[in-house]
Amino acid sequence: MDESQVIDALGALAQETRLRILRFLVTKGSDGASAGEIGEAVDAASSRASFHLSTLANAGLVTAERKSRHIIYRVNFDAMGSMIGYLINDCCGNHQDVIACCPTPDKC
Amino acid sequence: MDESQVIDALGALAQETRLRILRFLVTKGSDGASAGEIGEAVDAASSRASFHLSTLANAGLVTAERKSRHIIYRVNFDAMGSMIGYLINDCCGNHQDVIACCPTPDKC
DNA sequence: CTATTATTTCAATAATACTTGAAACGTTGA
DNA sequence: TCAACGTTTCAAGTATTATTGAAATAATAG
Repeated sequence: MDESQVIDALGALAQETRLRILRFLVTKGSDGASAGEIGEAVDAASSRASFHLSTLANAGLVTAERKSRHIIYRVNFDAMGSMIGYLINDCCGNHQDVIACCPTPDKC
Repeated sequence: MDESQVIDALGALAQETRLRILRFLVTKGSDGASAGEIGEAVDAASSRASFHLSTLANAGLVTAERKSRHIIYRVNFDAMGSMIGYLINDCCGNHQDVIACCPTPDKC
């Protein structure tokens, strides 16, 4: 993941509705959720949800798959991991205070 | 670190000049660097560098300390760690594909 | 084929953010 | 105190992004 991809991904997450969408999709795991369900969950009109979902999809953070009338969105955990990995490795040079937060939910 | 703080931090990093500034400051470690040195390093006019530095400082990602005529900026590694920890823990629920990227520079 | 449901696209408006250069501020040395 | 230096603040113009509701597309059931 290069610099401009990371900027796209960070920008995609730096917005209340989209961060909520991502968190909601995380709870759905591999089942994913449709745009309508997502919009309801984050209290957004369908056109707004669609707009933000396409921003997230363009940044590679979610995937979209049509299932009959619905389009199922899922978190792309790989992309999230790549983005976070860039922050930890390339950006912060694996600084101790940064990696200390990794798999320890209590501190972070 | 709560949701709105994370959004501020993500938004602060989602910009080319500011991401470069942060990466430059990481290489400087605890020595830090002055606004002028930073502006030169990232090829930005001093007023632009100052503007972006205050955005980063407001988000808590850098600290500022006056040393005679200069103001020395440093990365706040703790804040970076908190932000990344939020992404890994609260946001991604410690999903395996995400934490896989943690301290392994080769993958991320 | 038509009606229905789910979703996206579009245009207009509003809000936010970036850049630039000039002016103002704070600190230090003479 | 004055002049010089480093830094920040400000205002104006430009660009990007968010929101809304309406219209358009896509898929399916009857």
